[in-house]
Parts: sequence; structure tokens; C-alpha cells
Amino acid sequence: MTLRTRFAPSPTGFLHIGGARTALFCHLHTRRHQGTFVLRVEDTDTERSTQEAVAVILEGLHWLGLSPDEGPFFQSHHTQRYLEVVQELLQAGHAYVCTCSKERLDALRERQRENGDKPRYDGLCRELHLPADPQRPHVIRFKTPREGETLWEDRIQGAIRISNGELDDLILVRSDGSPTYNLAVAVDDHDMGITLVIRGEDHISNTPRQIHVFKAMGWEIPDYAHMPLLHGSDGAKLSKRHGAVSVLQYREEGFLPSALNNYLARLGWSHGEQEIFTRAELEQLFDISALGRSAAIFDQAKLLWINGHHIRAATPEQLLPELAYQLTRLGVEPPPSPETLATILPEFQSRAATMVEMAQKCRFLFIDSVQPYEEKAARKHLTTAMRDPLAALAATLETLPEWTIAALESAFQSTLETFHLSMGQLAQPLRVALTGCGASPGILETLWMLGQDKSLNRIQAALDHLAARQP
RNA sequence: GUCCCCAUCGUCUAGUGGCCUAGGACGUCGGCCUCUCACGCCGGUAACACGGGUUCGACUCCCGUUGGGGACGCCA
Repeated sequence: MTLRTRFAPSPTGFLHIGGARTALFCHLHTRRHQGTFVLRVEDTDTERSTQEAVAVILEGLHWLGLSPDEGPFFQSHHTQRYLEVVQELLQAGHAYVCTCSKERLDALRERQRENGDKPRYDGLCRELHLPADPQRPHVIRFKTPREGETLWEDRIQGAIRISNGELDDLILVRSDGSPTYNLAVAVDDHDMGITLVIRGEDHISNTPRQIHVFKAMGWEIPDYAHMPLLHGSDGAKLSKRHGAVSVLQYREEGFLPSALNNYLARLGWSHGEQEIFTRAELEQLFDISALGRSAAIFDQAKLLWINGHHIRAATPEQLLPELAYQLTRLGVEPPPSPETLATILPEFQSRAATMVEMAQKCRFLFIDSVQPYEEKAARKHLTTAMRDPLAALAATLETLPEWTIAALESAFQSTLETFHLSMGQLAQPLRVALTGCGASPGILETLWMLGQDKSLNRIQAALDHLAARQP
């Protein structure tokens, strides 16, 4: 049987890093086994589901390169089908009408909690055979077997068994006539021919409920693989309201999708001592059978390291759009030409852990003035003693026939000799003049990237700055 | 509270009874390289939660304790 998996987000908010990891694992495992990856939007909660959330989730998946082979399908389009299944269940005696009020249910749960019991429906309407009277508010519940236990061989967790006595009669159809999650999931997983359900560990408790629906309908039960959750630095599950941010936020912060995928894959999974993986390698190597069973904590520091690695490994062309984007966010408008960016980009690849950082570090090339200087750097390096050497260097640079690294180097060297200066003694003041701060790529490369006009202007500006400080 | 799951350096992990005086990576600390900042390179720091078994021998198997997490909705 060929593998069919699905990723099933609910559109009640953005796609966060934990959801992205689930989607990634599912996608990777499916690729590895030449299966089909289906995307299904679980929007049975019409109150909380929004179109905006759907769009944002799709965008997040697309950015990570996790686009589905089939879908997106929407559960809200399958309502009729779910209700048909419920009719079958009702007729076969696997479901029943329940008229218990929410108030009664709340009171019941409170009492059970006080007694130290597990809160659950007591089955008051279970044997009443109430009619589905449209005039009287009611829900439809599944008649969960009271005896026995439900067990499955989880592909990640191993054997899991839960006695049916732990379960209550879940609601299949709400009083407004809409189907609920557990019904919809079971029906769709069957209808879509899903053979392997890969999802978060937080769904373990739903699995026996869904298996019961499968059994009642006489359907073949899929395999299940419940992956360990992602935790925040406090050790608690990452969720929308707890520490997790949208994956698109990572794009804004200058992370590469290849890096995020690489990092996420290493959370719970490993392949020997390899840390860096390309997407192609992951699709070749990743398998849920190699997953660990314990939750992992999200570590931004390691993500940064991996992102830096992917930035260094990328070609300038690959990074170009991202750099242009980040530069405009920093107010460099319009962004420099692709040719210009491709020329300077290699100088910054080993100097940035994120594309935001890269934009910040090369921004000086594209602005009109780098003043005011970073105070500490200016105070330390831009001293009056440097006036003559800088002026002399400027004079030499002005007459340079060609603006090449080699030409710049000889001009620089001759100035050093004339004034008996060491490399650093001249490079640092010049660096402050050119960039406004004390750190940049090599000084010759910096001059070269900046170009003759801007370099001369900035040296002159620095000399003016020094003159202004003179009494 | 009840049920389910988990447990190796701060973090991610390797380890499937002897190869482990526990390996790698991030971080951190020190050093090298060096015109600055990075990159790179070298080195240090740091862990098998605890208690019982099983065994000639346990990080590895079993039980318990403790700790952590998850689930207990007319949410998904």
C-alpha cells in the first residue's frame, strides 16, 4: 500500500514553529517513502476559523517549501458527508441523541473534579433512545464501548493501550447541527485514504476515540505516529498563546527556510553526528522510525548558528532577494541593483547569522552619510594625529587609475610607509571614516565596495569632522 | 485529581548488556589566525535523576520513587 499522510492545521491563528515541525516531519517522511502528502484544513469550528488564518498558514507552508501534493481540502466543505456518517452511526446504534444542557455538564464535571474523578460525561441519555427532535436542543454523541481497551502500535511511541472505561461518549454533532473534530477527522482520514497519521503527542488521547469511529463504521484503521512536542525554554508545550511565534516571523527576522528546516529536523531526530543537512538530504534520510520519544526545547542560539551556516553555504544569488528585502526594511530605498548586491554579498556571508544582520552590516554602503560616528570607535581611532595620513591617502586614492583591490593595496601600503604606520593604525581610523563604526569587512574590500567617489567623500567628511573638533 | 507519555552535559543528541575512565553539536571559557568584526582552527568546561532488582557485567532490561510533559470542551 502506498503511503498517504496529511497535515491538518486548524485555521484559528498563524502557523507556529511547532506546527511547522509537524508539517516538516510529515512531509519529509512522506517524501522518503514516495508517498502523497495531503493538506487538510480543519475548520469545523466556524466560530474561530478565519480566512486570514488559512492564508497565513498556506503562506508559511509555502515559505518552508512544504506545499502539499494534494489539497488544501477544507473540512467545512464536507459537512454533508459527516452528517451522513452520523446517520449511519445512529441507525446502527453507535450513536445517540443527548439533551443534557451545558449547565448540567459543567456541574457534573465540577462534581467529578471535586471527587478526584476524571471529568467525563456520565451517559445519562445513553440508553434513553431520544428522538432527534428539531424543536428540542440536542447533540449527538458516540456510544463508546464501556468494556475492553483500545490499543494501537504507535509508530513512534510504541504500543499504547487505553481502557475504554477512561473514555466518555464524545459529541459528534453540536446542538447547532455542526460536526465536531473527532468525527470529521475520522471520516476524512478514511475518505482520503490516509494510511499514516503523523501528528503531535497531544493527540494521543483523541486516537482511541477516532479508532472507535473507524471500528463502528467498519473502516480500516490507519497507522498512527505521535511525535514528541516542542517545548519553550520553560519546558512547557509551545503554543500560540505560549511563547510560539508565527513561522513568518522567522522570515522577517532573516532566517532562511533551509536553516529553519534543518534545525527543526534535528529536534528529536539525528543522523549519526551530522548537524548540517540540505533539504535534499533530509528528504533522503529522514524517517519517523528514527525519532526519539522525548520533547525537545527550542534553542534560538543553535538556530542562529545553523542559519549562519546556511547563509555561508548559499550562493549570493540565492540570498539576493532576502538581502534586498531586509535593506528596504532598514530604509534603503530603492534597494540597490541585484548586480551590486551580488558583488558585495560574499563579503558579508561569513559575518551574519541572519539576513537582518547582514542588511545592518552592509547598510553603510548605501546611505549618504555615516555620521554621526559610533562614539566609542570615533573616540578611539579618529584622532587628530590621523589627519595627515588620511589626507595623504585620500590624495593618492583620488589619482588612482583603477579601483581594484591590488591598486588600493599599493596606495594603502605607500601611505603606511610614508607615515611609518602599521596596518591597524591606519585601517581603523579609515574604517570609522568609511563605515561609521569599528567593524567591517577587510579595509581594502570596504574601500573597493564603497567605490571611489563615496570613499573620498567620506574621508573628506572625516577630515572635516576632525577640523571641527579643533579649537 | 484521573489517564497517557517521557527522563544522558545548560540545550539538541550518539549510545539497543561488555567497544563508555559516555562520543558529537550549539552555547560558554581559553588560545591561534588577524587591519576591525566575523569565518576557520586548536583546547577546556559540563551529563547517564534516585532506589531496588535481573546479570559474570548495566547508560543500556524490569519494578518503584521523584521530576517533567500531555490529555481530560457542544476547541482542534
